[in-house]
Amino acid sequence: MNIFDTYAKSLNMIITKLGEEDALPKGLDLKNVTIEPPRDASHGDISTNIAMVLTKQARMKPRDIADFVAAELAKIDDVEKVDVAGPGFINITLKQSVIQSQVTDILNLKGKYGRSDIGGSEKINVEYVSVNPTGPLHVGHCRGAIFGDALSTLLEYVGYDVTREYYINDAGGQIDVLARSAYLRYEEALGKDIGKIPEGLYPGDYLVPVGQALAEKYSDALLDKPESEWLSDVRQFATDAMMDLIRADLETLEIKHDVFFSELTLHKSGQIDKALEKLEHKGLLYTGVLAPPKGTKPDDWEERPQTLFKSTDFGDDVDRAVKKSDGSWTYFAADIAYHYDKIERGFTSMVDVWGADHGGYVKRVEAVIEALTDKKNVLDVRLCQMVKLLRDGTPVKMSKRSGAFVTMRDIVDEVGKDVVRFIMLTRKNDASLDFDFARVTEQSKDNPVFYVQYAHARVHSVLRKAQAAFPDMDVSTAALSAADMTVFSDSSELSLIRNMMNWPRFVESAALAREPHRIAYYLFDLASEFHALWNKGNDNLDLRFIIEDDMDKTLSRLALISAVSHIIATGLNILGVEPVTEM
RNA sequence: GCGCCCGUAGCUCAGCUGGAUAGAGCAACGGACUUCUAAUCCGUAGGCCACAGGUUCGAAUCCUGUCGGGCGCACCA
Repeated sequence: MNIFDTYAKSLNMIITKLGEEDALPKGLDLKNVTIEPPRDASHGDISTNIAMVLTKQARMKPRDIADFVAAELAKIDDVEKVDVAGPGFINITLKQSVIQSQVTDILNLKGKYGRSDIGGSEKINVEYVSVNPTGPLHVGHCRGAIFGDALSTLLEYVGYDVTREYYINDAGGQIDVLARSAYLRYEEALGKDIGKIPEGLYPGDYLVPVGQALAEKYSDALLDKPESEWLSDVRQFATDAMMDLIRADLETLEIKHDVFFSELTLHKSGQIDKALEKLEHKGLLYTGVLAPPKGTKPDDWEERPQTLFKSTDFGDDVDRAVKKSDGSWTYFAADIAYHYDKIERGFTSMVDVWGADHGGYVKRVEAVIEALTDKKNVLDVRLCQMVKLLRDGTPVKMSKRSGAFVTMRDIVDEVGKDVVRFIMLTRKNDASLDFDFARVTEQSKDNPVFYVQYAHARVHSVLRKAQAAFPDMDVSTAALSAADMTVFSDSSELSLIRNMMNWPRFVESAALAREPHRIAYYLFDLASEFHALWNKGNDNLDLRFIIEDDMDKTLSRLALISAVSHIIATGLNILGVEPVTEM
């Protein structure tokens, strides 16, 4: 429980009490009340808008409400003083000892400081990556992969029961193309001259070993046979090989999924029929003809009757086809079954992480979810914008056709897992992101990964130095948390502690908003305050962490900066970045 | 033509789901190194939050419209 929640409870009790005393009306709705740190620290430690929010309900002036509430707040032990300011803000200043004692709390909780149970163990499914198994992962996939992974960890941290899932698109036409491409490499492995890879097949070298493996497994048994005899086997073989490749790629970023869900199984098991029956039952399927899209009419447009899902009932622009003209299922039909399956598995909340180029697909899937859950909106689709790769400011040219694209592995090999992960999380997911090789490997403040890592390493450097200076000093967590915290009186120290008091709120809001980048920003800010305090020690020797002739004070300072390092480590762990202790 | 996302300092972006005087970094200028790693810090300067209305005690944030940019727009996946 963080301190702001504590005061939320206190406010609740105060309002009830004032209601009983007839100072305020009874049964006031506190829904829009906020309890947060004021933007300007000179206004105190905790600020609430309660008086302004209640003014209409209570039919009283904000100032009058504020005076009543402030008088009650002032009775709380931890409160130093209460002010009413501006249009009716109530500002609480806590006793300095309360601020100081936060350090003890943080040290006692260590990595658990900031953890919460707002998720209430709700079963949530986070689906991410879900790349077609036709080749290695490239840069574009990177961002969604890292976003989904960090978001999952973040949600776990605040008490959700998270399942990380990958949907394998192993049923479509692109898998036939993959199989044919692999078969060509198979022929090549058996000594046949295959010449140039024909247009429309995958040209990448990564299929060469697949061809060789096929040759090993089947010898020449598939050679010179009609496609119908080998296609199914080669499809399976190549898909498995590609998934191994993709899993290995993900491994380099330390991304692991709990479930790999095959689209093909949906077709085979009859799940699609089952899901669509459900929609049929609700009267949401019909046979109809779609109008051509306005503005950009395709040249080969032809009218044809199709089985359609009435997604317009749920806010979509047009109804969507679930069957192709040849009678087979569309990709969308399988996706309906897939999301139905998630619901059946008991997920009451789901997140799909997609590339922004799939934005046009969002409404129809949301429509499906609403149709299947009676309009409960339990699906949240998060779109990740493009990543622009740069080298010293100039864009890296990529061409899919020639196969000259930068893979995820290339990037990880060049700059390292931690850098890739952190940088990908330094932007909001729906804003595009520049990834400049030169900048992200720089060892300077320009590079946020380095800056945050350095703060963490610096703390550990001091701990090492301190132990050298005081060989008998006990720097265990127990000893640190028992240190005298009343020595913190400088504005920089107190401001640092106040900043740390905000950590639980940040974690919570980042999780609720599903925006892991907020963690990265918080860490940068905390690191910045820490570096500032460090430098204050250059001018004022008394503010140094290690005070040579004063072991007790040194211990207190070590306690303070250890608290900082715990939070940085916790935050980096959520982002999947290793907190280093030495650089 | 329609839908979604975006427009904040010269540049790259935050802004805690409606709060008080809008914040960082880079670039510019001026300062701090016999150091607990200056791999850092401090200060100065820089703004009609694209534009116009609306909602209310209060708007960068919510609603409508306009302008500008990105993505997408029948059976592909």
